[in-house]
Amino acid sequence: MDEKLSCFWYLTVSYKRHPMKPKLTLKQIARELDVSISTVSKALHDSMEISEDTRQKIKAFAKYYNYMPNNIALSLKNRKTRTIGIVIPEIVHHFFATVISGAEQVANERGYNLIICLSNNSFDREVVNMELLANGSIDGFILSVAKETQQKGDYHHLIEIINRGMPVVLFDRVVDEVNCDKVIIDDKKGAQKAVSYLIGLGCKRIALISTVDYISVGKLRTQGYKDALEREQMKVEKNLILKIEDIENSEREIMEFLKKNEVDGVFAVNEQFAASAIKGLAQKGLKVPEDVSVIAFTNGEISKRFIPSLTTVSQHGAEMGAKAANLLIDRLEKPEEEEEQFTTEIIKTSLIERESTKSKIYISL
Amino acid sequence: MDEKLSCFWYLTVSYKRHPMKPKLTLKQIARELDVSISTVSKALHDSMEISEDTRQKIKAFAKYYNYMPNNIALSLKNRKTRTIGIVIPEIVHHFFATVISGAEQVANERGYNLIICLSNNSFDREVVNMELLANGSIDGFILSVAKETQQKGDYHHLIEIINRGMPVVLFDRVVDEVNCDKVIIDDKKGAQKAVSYLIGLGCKRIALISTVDYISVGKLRTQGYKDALEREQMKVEKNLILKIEDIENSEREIMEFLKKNEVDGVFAVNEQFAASAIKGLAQKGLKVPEDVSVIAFTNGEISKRFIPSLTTVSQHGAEMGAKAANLLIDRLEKPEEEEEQFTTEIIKTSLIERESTKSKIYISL
DNA sequence: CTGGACAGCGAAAACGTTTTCGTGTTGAAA
DNA sequence: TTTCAACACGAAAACGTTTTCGCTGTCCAG
Repeated sequence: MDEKLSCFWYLTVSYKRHPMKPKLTLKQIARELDVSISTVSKALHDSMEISEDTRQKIKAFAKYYNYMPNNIALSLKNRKTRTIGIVIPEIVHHFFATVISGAEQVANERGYNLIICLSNNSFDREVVNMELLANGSIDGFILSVAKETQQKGDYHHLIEIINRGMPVVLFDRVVDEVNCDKVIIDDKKGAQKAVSYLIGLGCKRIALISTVDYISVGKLRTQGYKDALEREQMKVEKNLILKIEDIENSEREIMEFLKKNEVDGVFAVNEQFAASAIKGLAQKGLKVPEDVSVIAFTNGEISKRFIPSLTTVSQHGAEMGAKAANLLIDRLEKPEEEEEQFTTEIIKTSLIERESTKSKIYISL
Repeated sequence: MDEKLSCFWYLTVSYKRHPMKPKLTLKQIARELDVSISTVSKALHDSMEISEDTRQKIKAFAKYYNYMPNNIALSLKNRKTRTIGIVIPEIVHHFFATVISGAEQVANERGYNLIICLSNNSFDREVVNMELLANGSIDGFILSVAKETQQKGDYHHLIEIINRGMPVVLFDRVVDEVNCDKVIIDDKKGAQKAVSYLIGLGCKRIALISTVDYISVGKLRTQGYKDALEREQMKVEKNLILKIEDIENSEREIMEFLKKNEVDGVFAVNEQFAASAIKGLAQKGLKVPEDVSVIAFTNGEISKRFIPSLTTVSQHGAEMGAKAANLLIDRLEKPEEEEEQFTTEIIKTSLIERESTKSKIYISL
């Protein structure tokens, strides 16, 4: 491919057959058309410097051979990659998948690519992966911190990267210690709404099935649960609150929990817990929603298809992803100016009423 | 940042405060230490050309300021990005999420990154996104073709890209017209196993709830269903087969279908359909598994949590993703030699027995 | 002394772009 | 005829690496 290509067909052939990829480059076009590289570049950018003739010739050639500029070279030159890194704890997870989906759509529309990294909830992998990406591969991060990271409370890697000048947008599992743009849902208020709704239905003994407290969202939802109860002058009973560490064994824990406690309402921080709760209740001979009303966070696949379908607090993950992407790209494209002012966007939750909740208050006719 | 940095602390400060990212580069180290760029590069690579003294000095400096080479520059030089592009129809989808998860793990272990693109089942987006990535951003593709693409039967973009020398691995929704490595599950055999299992339980009238035929996997699973019946000399009844186009309205379709037909077994090509089927059966007063046994493809979140939990054909998505990534990376790192021999790996399905199936054959004591 | 071996380092090309700053050739105005 | 702008184009630097090659000096064997 280094000899001068004597005519069109030669290029076509070698272009198609060669096992290696002799991607068409400016240099090759230049050599072929007996002009300089600069001329080719300018012509393809419709520069007025180049005569109409030459421009047409070059553009025709480029089009014919489907020339496309090399992204890596562009990235090096512009010192931007038009790629954003998204780091999440797991991907086999309805909520995170929707977030990615939303972020990808926005990124795509605005001409960016998404490179994903899974931290698998491990601190080390989060650190290593970010360090790797931060070295030129991407222009900015969208991130939800790993469980282990929240547990450790060590956010040096984030702060480091931000200090180096790389924009970061945190979402969902955010941390106060880090100063950057954030997108969250109002977990507290969402939980509050849900529990208030249960109270409104006439529930007197509402169980909370949550995760351990070092997960920020678990903590916040727990707070919302308590707030709702207190607002109605209802007591928060410790034994009506179950905190689950290991999601794998959650079913058994939930079953035992329900065996020991009488409840007429359940608020679960995710679909899985809600499903297990309903199963547990069924074993006790309790029906949902007739005997017990159940609400779950996360409006996922289970909620829609379960029997009964689940009333849920929808987190609008796609919206979060979209918002996060927009925030990041806005900052990337902002012309490097005034004091950075960080914003925290709150995505509203909405209560989606389905079959798992039913009023206990019978209005006499 | 362009003046010579007079001492260490100066660099630290400007390094931390500057809004732009003055990433430490070989050139800066060279200037600072009064050596040439080549010397720095060699020293950091522990080249024997450089004296022990200079090497130590340079390495100390680099370590102190946390020098890391710029990935983009490396990519340009090596003409490899160590990044692989994965294109899937959707991500809010349990199976695809597991595939990504498996691929990411392997990629990570072998030092590669994953850049994701969603085709949203659209032909155009598939083409455009691939075209974009193919221009230097990635070293190879992992892809499951969009629904619309399969419907159209137009695979020029794939063939083009492969001809240009970029390795592609297709998974799940593969196409015969394209010559490359592939990873599939044996949809036909998986379906066959499931239906045979139903037959073994004593089911006489087994319904199939599938997707339209242009989706390769739908077609194959339908084939497996028929094969299983024929093998047992059972008739394939057209009206026991439901093909669903629009997954959004699937529930209604399934309900009506079940109203019209008497069945004692259901084989659904995904969890959602199975769940809807059970709902429909319940409305007819039929219980699962007592009256009807149900098996679904896709061993997802719904199957595990549903009541009754679903007997499923597990597709081992993570394994597929891992295999695909390994195939791709193997090819990328193979030293450019002999005739390319493409392989098609088959990931075995396994039948996971849960509560939605039960034998109808009562063994007399 | 001379010659070569060798150690230690730097210059420069290359990867594929974009962009600035020439430079040579016109045609027309002075 | 000179001068000057406009026009059309090319050379070269830059982005940050790696790597080949060449250069200098030192030391030792002949």
